[in-house]
Amino acid sequence: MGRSPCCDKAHTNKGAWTKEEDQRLVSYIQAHGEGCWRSLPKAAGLMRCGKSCRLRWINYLRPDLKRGNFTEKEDELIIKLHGFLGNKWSLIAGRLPGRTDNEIKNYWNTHIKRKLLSRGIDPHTHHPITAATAAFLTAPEICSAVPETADTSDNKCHSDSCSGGGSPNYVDLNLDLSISLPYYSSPQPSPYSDDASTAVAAVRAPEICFCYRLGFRGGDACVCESLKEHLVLRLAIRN
DNA sequence: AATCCCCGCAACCGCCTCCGG
DNA sequence: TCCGGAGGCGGTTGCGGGGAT
Repeated sequence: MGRSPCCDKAHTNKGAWTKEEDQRLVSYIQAHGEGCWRSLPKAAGLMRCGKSCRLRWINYLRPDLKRGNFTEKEDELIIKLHGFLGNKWSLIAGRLPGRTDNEIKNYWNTHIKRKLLSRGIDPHTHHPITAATAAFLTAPEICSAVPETADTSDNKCHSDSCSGGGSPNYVDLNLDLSISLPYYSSPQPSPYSDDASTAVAAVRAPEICFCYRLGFRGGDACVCESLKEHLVLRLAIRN
């Protein structure tokens, strides 16, 4: 037993959309608005999956889409927002009018990553690439195999599939997952100044105390008030 | 002129979250 | 409170166009 498919795959078109399909979708949405995507294809006379219709509309047919190259200003805003939000493309797209999450994701992967690397910045962490990081990133293979024996004392990989043949197992990498409040030893200039600050400010209200989300009650152990200036402590939810 | 290769983008897939019954 | 349906999201794939050889 499993999840029921979102559509009958045997009777749906796949691949590139034709002009006629686009026209059908546009005229249907203009007449009826965005509604139930699952029933839309049938109602619009399209042999498409509802998800496919939604994607086509959002990423390509929507009238408010901005077409054309990204501006330098948009580039910088994306970089700043990515540093703050990570791969939350839909949130980033929400701050760039006329741009879609898919478009930004593609643009990130094809242009901005390269741009940051050329600046010597790690596109994942947004920190300068150190020699060690560079060596790590450029390593031809990184062994991800789980050691077959419990003996990890020598910090070597014993997997046959590992071509490293006992190469160092990157023992310096701490892969423990933890959640903690960000901490600055001294006030720092916000990296989200200028455009990004206005963008972030725009998504600030209503604010949610992160301590509360972690289970504290009534402000117990909550330090948000005293650290109000630290933007990253307070997460905001878009409406 | 033909072929190959790389890059960019549109679209798909599968998982997650939300919401209503 | 649980469950299932629907929408949403991020990662990945594959095709087409354009440049290089």
